[in-house]
Formats: sequence, structure tokens, C-alpha cells
Amino acid sequence: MRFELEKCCPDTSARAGMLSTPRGAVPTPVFAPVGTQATVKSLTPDDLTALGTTMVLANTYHLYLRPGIGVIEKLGGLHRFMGWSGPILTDSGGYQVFSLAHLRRVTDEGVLFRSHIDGSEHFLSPASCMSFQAALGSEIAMTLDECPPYGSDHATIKASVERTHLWANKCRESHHTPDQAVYGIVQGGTFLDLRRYSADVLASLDFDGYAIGGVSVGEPKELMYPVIEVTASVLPESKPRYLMGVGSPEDLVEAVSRGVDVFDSALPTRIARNGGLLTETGRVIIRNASYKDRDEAICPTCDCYTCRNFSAAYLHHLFRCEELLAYRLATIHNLRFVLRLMSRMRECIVEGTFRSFRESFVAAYRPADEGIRLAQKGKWLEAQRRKFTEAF
RNA sequence: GGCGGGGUGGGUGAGUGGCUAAAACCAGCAGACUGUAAAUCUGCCGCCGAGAGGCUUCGUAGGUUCGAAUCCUACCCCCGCCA
Repeated sequence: MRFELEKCCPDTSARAGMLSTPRGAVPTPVFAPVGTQATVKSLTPDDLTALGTTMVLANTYHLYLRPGIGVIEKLGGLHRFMGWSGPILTDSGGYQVFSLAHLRRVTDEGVLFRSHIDGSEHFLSPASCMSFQAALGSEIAMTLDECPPYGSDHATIKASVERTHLWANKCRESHHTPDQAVYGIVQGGTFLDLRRYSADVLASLDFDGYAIGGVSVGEPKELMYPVIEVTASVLPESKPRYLMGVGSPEDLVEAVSRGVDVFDSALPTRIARNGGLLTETGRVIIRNASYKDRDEAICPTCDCYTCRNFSAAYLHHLFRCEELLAYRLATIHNLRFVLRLMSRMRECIVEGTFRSFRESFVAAYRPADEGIRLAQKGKWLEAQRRKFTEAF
């Protein structure tokens, strides 16, 4: 599985490339919509294609619990099961070490989970996680990693880095599927020394690509950007770099300019379902009273099905009524917005105008207020951290 | 006409002497969401005030009481049943 760099931006670290997979080429930088349970919520594979999707993400842990890896394998693999013929990237379940912290126990051997569905116990080891991904048949498999919440101390993060490295080794050794790429995952929290160290160690293991994990777990953006910058600078230039779980427009632009090639995130699709829509000037909450009778499209310059056919007032109405179409139309718009942003960035990198594009984007796009964001996130994060430490 | 039940904040509806500016839910207003336990969650939601705090409320009018949405009296409405 090859990765070819086509063009590097002269005055930023942005790069344009081409990722070859057995199921087609993926131009980078790329955003992979999240389809945790073998579906990008509310969309069909045809919708995804029409939006310009080139790769989707699915989750090993969730599919293992339901419907079961065996079921998918028996039915001909994940592509056939979900009707998506393009490349698929499978996450290992490492993120669930973080998000389901209170339901698991981590040891060097792996993760003992209690199912969030029925409470039954399941053990996910580096080896089993690789064999599950092989059975699913994804183009890119991720190693199992331990993803600690923001705010953990240096020693805790160091320990999870070491464990992640141990697991990365085991994953590498137990992987025997030549058609499937394996990416290692850098951890290290917001500690730049640990990030450098982790990137260094993993680079020596010669993975097909490298992921930056453990970001967007509650840290402020001022801390996330240096992490990306430092980690990307240590990773081998010739291999794809994948920033896991990042997908807000402002973060995508900042991360691309720091040399990231691959992204995935539940953000665009999730906020869509909750009435948050992306526009060139920032995020908009369509349920707000001000949209009650707004006749123009939510994002008049957007070429998506939603914006071409419906007014903001109509979307507002659908959300107020909790009509199912609301979720679908909003998801279509947000994904198109993000995918279009990605291809625009790629064009600019190729043309050599990326830097000025970034500047005009930053000038126009107003992100959600960081103060309010972190305040809201505070309680959640504290709980998350407590669960994480308790689970040891 | 008689008997019984009831009138609580925009709505539904708890509350039967102080812990009640008054539960809960809905509606309304605003916000968050980043490798998805999320069509979820959070805050506000009588009036004034940035806040501390102040003021006015539980059909209406009186009364009892240190203290009333809660007890008493009258009146006005509503709902059942009987004539």
C-alpha cells in the first residue's frame, strides 16, 4: 500500500498526496466520515459517494459487540455488509478505552471491557484486535492504544505511552494480512517530550502510516496545535499522518498546515444531528429563533443537496418538529462542507496558495467560543478523568 | 335546583401550615458536542438587578395564625352525578 507525496506547501507544512489502497486511491489531505456501527448515521453509501467521500471509518469494538465480527465475516466482510465499496479505516477500540473508561480495566495484556449494551465481559488484546480487523477486511487497521484523558499527569501519560508502544509491537507481530495497512498510534497527551519520544519509537517500527492519537480529549486548542506540530515533525515524511478524532473546520485547517494527511471525526455528523451546521463564517445553531423565517439556504454558497433545495427556515422547522429528515439533511450539509473544505485545501496546496487560503479562512471563520466550550466540557472531563483513574 | 370534585407560574401537573418563587415534564431562550454508549447533554426560564439582594405570586375578597398555595367565610368560575 503506497503513499505518494505530490506537493508540499513551501511556507507551511501542508502536503498533498495520494494514498493507494486495493479499493481505490484516496487523495490527501482527506477526511473520513465516521461510521462507527457500519453506517454513517442517516446516510446511504450512495449519499456518501455523492458528497465526495473517499474513505469511511468503522469501529472494531462496536462491531465486535454488535453484530459480532463472525457475523460480518460470514456475510462477506464489512464492505459487503454495509454496502460501501470504497476504502475503510477501522479503529481498534483504543478510543473506547477513553470514552468507556468506567466499563473497562486495562493491563499490559489488553483491555477487559464490560459491554455497554448488556454488561457482559469481553477481552480485547492487541492480537485479537488485529485479527478482528483482518476479518472485517478494512484497508487500514489501527493498533490498539491507550487513550488517556486530558489533565492526566506526566507519569500517567508516560505509562500509557509505554503500554501503547508495547501493544503496537504486539499488533505488528500478529498482523499477517498483506493487503491491509497498519498504522501505529502516537500518544503522549500534551507533553511534547513524550510526543517526540512516542513518535520516535513508533517510527522505528516501520508502520504503513502513523496516527496522532490522544488529542481532542478535552484539551484547549492552544495545546493541541503544538502537539500536532511537534509530532508531525518527528514522523517520517514519506508515510501518511493521521490525526485521529479531529474534524472541526478550524482544526482541519490548522492541522493540514502542520502536515497532517488523514482525518476522521464524529463532530460534523454529530453536531449535524443536534442542529449545529457549518458555514463559512462559523457554526450556526439552526434551532435558534432567528432562523424561523430565514428564506435563504443555511450556507448559500454550498453546493450540497440540502443547500440547493431548502431554506434555513425549513431546516429550523424540521429540527423543531424532530422530523427525521432534519438529521439527514443536516448531515449531508456538514459532511459536504467538510469534504469540500478538504478538497479546496488540496487544490490550494497543489497550486501553492495554501497559506493565503488558510489566512482568509481563519479571518472569516469564527469557531465556537473557547471559554464556553471548555466550561461546558469541564464537568464532563472531570467525570471522564475520574472514571479513567478509578478503572485502573 | 341538589350532591360531589376542582380552580397552582405559557401548558400539563405535584404540593394540604414554616425546609415553597413553589417538584416534574412540556413549550420557550441560549449553549456544548472532535478515533460516536449521543436524533445526546447543559444552563436559564414571575418581576427588578451584573450581583448580593429586593419585590409581587397559587380563581377573587376577607379572615384565623408568629407564619397560609395549604385552615375558615363569602363570592365567581369549571367538571361529574342526580333531579
